[in-house]
Amino acid sequence: MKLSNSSQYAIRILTYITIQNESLINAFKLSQTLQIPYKFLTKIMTALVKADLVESTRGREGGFRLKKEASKIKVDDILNIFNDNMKKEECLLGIGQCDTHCKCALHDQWMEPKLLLQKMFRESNLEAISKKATKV
Amino acid sequence: MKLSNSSQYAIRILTYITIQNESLINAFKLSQTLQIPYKFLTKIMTALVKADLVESTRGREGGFRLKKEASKIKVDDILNIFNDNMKKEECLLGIGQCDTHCKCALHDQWMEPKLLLQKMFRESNLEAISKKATKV
DNA sequence: AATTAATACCACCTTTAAGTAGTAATTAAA
DNA sequence: TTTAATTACTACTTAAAGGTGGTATTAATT
Repeated sequence: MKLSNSSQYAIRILTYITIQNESLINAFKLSQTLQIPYKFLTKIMTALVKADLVESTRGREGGFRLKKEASKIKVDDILNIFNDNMKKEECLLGIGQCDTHCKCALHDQWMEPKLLLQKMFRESNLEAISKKATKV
Repeated sequence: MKLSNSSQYAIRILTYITIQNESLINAFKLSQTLQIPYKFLTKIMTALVKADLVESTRGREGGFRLKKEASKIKVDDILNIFNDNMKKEECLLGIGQCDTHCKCALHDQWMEPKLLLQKMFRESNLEAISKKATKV
């Protein structure tokens, strides 16, 4: 029951970029301050650029910035990139579809926390969460 | 955000054993009815036996049965075996300890679903959940 | 006593996530 | 125009999860 390293890193990266609010931040700086292996970080940045959450400037003095307003980027958008989000009807025990008519042993108990998690991921945006963080 | 295959399988296996309530069920039967690869299932059974949730009888006519009352086996006990449970202060974003004084960007939003999940895992027992299941 | 049907054990193979290495392409500054 | 600093791309390596194979051990049945 946890997020993948890629998702964790990506959320931290985007939070930090939001907080800094500089015109451009480069990969070396991000890697240093967030303590994420440089080469792995650049791989994640490429994914964020491809997903249109971030835009990059190449060459000397280049770097990264958000491509949309921070308030428009949801945590769910980030998780989607790494296939780490909560799928609608997916069964917690991995037995195909799970609904009121065909319930796995944990279906009932799972409903409430699952809905809260979905809500959390879909409604939390970068602007809001970056204000709350006291560490990145 | 999901359980490991081992945890999923283990919960299903134990639920099925609880529902059947036979004196002994063997690995072949479990593998067939639950559609779990035989060799992988036997590996999981060994873990369940070592964790004292299940006891085995070897030799011809042998098999498995619960070692305690179903009401005494919590979902959390099962997840613990496969290191798949929710650790107390573990940060959702993987930045060490997370508490009210040192908060990651998702700390506040994570508290409520996290508590519900912990409650669900700690309070759900095999007897209760096996009654609710309409599939295994 | 031999056979058969079961679990236990150990080592291996496969797939996916995580992380690393090197080089090409780009652009600002010297 | 050269150099330095940056992202982009491709391929590889490592670690962990998921899964398989073969044999030893056990115990009831024949």
